[in-house]
Amino acid sequence: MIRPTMEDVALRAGVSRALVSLVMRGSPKVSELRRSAVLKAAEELGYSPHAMARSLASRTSTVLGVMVSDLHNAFFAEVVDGIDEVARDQGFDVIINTGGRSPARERRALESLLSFRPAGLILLSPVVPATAISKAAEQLPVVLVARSSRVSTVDTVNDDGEVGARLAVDHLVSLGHQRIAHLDGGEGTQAGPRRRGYVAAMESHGLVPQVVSSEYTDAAGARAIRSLISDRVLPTAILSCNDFNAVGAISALEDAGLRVPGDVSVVGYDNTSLAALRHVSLTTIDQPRAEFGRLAAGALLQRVREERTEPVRHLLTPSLVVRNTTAPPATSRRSSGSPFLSTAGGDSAESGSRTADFEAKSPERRSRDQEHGGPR
Amino acid sequence: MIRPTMEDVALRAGVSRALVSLVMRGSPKVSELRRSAVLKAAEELGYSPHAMARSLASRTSTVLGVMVSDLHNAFFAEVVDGIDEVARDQGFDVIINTGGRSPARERRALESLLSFRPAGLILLSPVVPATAISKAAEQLPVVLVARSSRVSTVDTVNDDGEVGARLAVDHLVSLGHQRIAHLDGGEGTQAGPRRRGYVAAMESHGLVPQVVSSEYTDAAGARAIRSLISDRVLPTAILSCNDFNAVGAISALEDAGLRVPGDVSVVGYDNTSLAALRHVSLTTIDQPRAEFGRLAAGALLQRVREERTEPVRHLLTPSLVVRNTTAPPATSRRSSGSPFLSTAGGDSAESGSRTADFEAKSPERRSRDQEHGGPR
DNA sequence: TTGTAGGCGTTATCAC
DNA sequence: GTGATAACGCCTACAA
Repeated sequence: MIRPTMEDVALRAGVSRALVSLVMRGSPKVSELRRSAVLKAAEELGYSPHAMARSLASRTSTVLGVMVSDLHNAFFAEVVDGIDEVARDQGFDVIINTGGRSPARERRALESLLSFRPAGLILLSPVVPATAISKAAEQLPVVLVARSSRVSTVDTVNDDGEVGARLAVDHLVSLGHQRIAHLDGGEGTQAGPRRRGYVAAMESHGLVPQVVSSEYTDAAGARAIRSLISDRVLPTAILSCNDFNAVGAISALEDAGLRVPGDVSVVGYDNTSLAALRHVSLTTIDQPRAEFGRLAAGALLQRVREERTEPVRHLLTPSLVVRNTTAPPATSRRSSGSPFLSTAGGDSAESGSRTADFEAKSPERRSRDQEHGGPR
Repeated sequence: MIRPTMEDVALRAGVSRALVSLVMRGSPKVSELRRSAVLKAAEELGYSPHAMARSLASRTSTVLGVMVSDLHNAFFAEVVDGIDEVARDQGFDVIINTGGRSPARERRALESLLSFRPAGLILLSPVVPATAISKAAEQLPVVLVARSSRVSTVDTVNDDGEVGARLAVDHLVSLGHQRIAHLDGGEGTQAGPRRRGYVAAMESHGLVPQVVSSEYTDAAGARAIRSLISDRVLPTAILSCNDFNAVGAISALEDAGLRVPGDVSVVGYDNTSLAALRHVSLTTIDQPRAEFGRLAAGALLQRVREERTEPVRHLLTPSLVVRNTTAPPATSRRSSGSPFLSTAGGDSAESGSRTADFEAKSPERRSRDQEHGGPR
């Protein structure tokens, strides 16, 4: 249980401590002979440099701290991938920490991260108060992902939720839908822009917005649909606030004997791995998550290197991923027509059942399937 | 961008560095007057102790390193929750690192973690060679989760995959199934025990095992089903190696016009949040994930405190979660009977459609729904 | 190319 | 209670 130090390595390799230090830092001014001797000794001893001592002595850090508000959400995993990629590339190590969506825990996580004196901090969708963030930003560069800030020392990376919602509405309208409801994300992150984008897009098409209060869970999506059905105001298309909500909505629709997309089209938001599952095959809005991570890490490293002092506000454009939960609205009353729908006439057969559409899936999906199968 | 030190705090509070140190460590032998003065100065300066310097000087660490092989998998997030809970409770900080399922990256992640000289290490389903693990174990306590080891200095926490598979088989048999196939996880973690448990359970029931080569992805599950169908050897029930695979299997079955569970029952493994989604509502085997984390952290801290030197091998018992993808087999030929099934006679209507079963869901599901809706 | 002195922020061990 | 002083493991000069 003893961790070897430079001294041990130096002794074993028959050189001085200083030389070991040079080798460890990859200095070119070391003879090949000694270098390999040192490396060999280090390997045999299982030695690796003591990051803390190193950073203490050099007054620099090669560590990037990342606070993930919710590890359960695969969204963040992909952002971390992007961060990791850039960081590794530039010789930085990443340490992660989670706040469990609780402000108190998150605060503690932040403290903990700060106590390592990392070169910089990336906060993924933090829920701590803005003051805690700007306080941290006084000590080191901070980048926020999926949360905005007005602090000039803090950089931000976000998706343009208004554009995303508009993409979804445009898609549905182009399919012929007119009655499109939005299941709203309430207080959730990014719910605001998505709602605003939806309303604006509807109005620009001369359509009447129908915002239904909901939440970012599948249970909430199902509840919202049930209330629409019982109120007899079910539209022909649904734009959910996120994928979870959309999946819940689909379940409730199917429970009610309605077909998706035959009777009702559904669009999600986020393009989580869930949406890509063939069993779900959800039309949704994709956010360039890995790109979020790359941009965040890039921005942070610029600050770390003091290459920039002006704040940068990345606003990434989401994109539409069409899968099998959207189709033109039923244009005529079906033989097994639902009493909930007000669209008149036509045969819904032309819109196809979901399984019939199945083979039309995009190649993109297959790759995502692979990607998320995971080791379990 | 300047981080205050103890010196700064001492100066501002008008005391010595040593006293600040005492206050920071919560020593009782400091007058209330000075204590509050120090705390106030620290607060004003935004000072927090330098973890690395502290650990360097004290030759101890309050940091637990956690290497997560795959952040995308929510399975690990719940294990981390358990770890976090125990660690926080006992005054330890957790830093996380990810290996991205690549041995090379994982190795680097391990190195990086080690460079912080944490008090101990928890490896979640690592894919690095055993030698790398035992090497690390020479330097600090190491606990493995979801991976076994014969090294006596390493503790392990696993689920009993044999028991889990048996639970699934028993459930299916009790419903009346006789022809039950296992979609195998191949090289994947834990695939071995699950397969063995399946085979043993089948044989103990006097049934013939049918192991189908597959993988831990939904695409693989679908492929396996399609091959079973084209070979005309589709059984009445499927035990998948994990939930992803099961969902893929269900899709392929539905694509082929078969109903789940009307025509074929499907059981997953892991009880991921995916399984709990009402749209999926998958009967599956649950592993006590948070408990994994708690036990792992507990075992690690015992080693850290040198309370134990004998290895501990936790083998947790999984449990069956019955949802809506399992039902008795069709006992008679249906009017719309499938040509793939060999079971004779009966009307499958009695087993009910999935949506009809829907309301019978367990309360457990609802809580999981909430839990995983997340902030997106 | 190699070795030596100092210092990084903190803790621990002493005297006061 | 409080304040000096020597580590801790390493890096950055600087000298040899």
